[in-house]
Amino acid sequence: MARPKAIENRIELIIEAADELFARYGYERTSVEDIARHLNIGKGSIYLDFPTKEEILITILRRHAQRMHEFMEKKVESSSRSPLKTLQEMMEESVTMVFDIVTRDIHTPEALLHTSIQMKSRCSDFFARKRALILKLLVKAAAAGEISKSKANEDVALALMMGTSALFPPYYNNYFETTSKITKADLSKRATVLIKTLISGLKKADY
Amino acid sequence: MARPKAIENRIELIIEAADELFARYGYERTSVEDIARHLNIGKGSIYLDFPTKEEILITILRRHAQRMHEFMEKKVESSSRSPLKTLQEMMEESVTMVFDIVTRDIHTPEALLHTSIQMKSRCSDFFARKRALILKLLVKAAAAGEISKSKANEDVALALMMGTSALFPPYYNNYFETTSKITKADLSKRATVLIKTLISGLKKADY
DNA sequence: TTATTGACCAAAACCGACGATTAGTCAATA
DNA sequence: TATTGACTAATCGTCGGTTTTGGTCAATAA
Repeated sequence: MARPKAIENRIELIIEAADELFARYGYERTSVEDIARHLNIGKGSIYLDFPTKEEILITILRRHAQRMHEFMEKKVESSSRSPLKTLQEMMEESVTMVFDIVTRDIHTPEALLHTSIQMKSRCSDFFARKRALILKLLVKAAAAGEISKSKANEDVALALMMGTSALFPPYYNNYFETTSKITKADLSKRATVLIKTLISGLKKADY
Repeated sequence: MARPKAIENRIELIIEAADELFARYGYERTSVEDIARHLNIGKGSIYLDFPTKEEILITILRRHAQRMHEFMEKKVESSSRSPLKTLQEMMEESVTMVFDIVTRDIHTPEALLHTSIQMKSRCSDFFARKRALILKLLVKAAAAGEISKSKANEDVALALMMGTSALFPPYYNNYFETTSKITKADLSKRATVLIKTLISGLKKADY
């Protein structure tokens, strides 16, 4: 007689517990045993579902990225405004959204997705999908006659992401003389001016 | 009878020697005594001219920044093209210029100005002056009727610097899925698309 | 028979003391 | 009075010993 599973949705429980503990104590400072203890299961059980500790984190991050992307996608789908206006809104919104996530609690796994270079590269399709979303809006805008067709391509989408990358963590300072942390109001204002200029630049006739 | 100075232009000599040694061995790995030995003077003499070792480095960096700025300024002054076109050229050129400096030899003090966050903030007026130069061209462009007057201001100048900051070291990747180092050709291409979009965005009517 | 466990292992992290290096000082010297 | 180099205090890197912890697997429980 086969032994029945004691815990049904163990994977989910592990992710949930890890998410909470990582957020509270940080990834490095919570051990796999901590997670197991928190769930009253053996440490070995965790390794039945995840090959490594890091994989737990990656899974959490991917889910967060997925949620964030779905949110943006839904927003884009449901928008009745002009494609270009929607693009502008989407870009501005993602700036403040990420800022909020990062400033709320830097230790949270969600914040890690935006602050850790390594995690970024492990979840790199997050950027690829964002770029795809931008491209989609560019194509729409071209179809609507808002921009020239020649601008609805990968290169322009990438340029938009590069151009706005200074608006995301780690908020690298290649342009400003202060070292102090940027405030939300300030970031928001800068984002508006920059994104407007970029969007406006798309509208022009072909170069 | 006062003792006559043994070395006339000691400050210059120290800067010269430090520049060479820093470039060869790196700032950390060359001691003040190395510099003194290289010039056959006592270590104490160096502290007659410079309060700290770091101040020697800062002096070198400031000079480099000064040279670089003068080069840009001259270029801008002598350009007979339209102010906006000149701005575009200047921005594109500074991208490749910095790339060359950084890739030639990462240990060189000149490279440090562009790669070390700390050094950047110590030479922060480098960025302020670049921004001033951009603003100057914006004002010119407005006077020439190329852009609206309302866009010839500090905020727009800052937006341009933020928008292009991804084109400078440390080449932070908030937009791309590869982790590999960027090539000059690729950087150059990305710079062109991005800067053209930004410049084009300025031309548009008021937002 | 199979899901689960926790003792076990090796490797990495941590610690703290010791020794070496070096930025910066200052009384002695030219 | 310009210059020096021995001196000091603090930092840095090293190294052994100790602890922690990610990951394994034979034993156990159902």
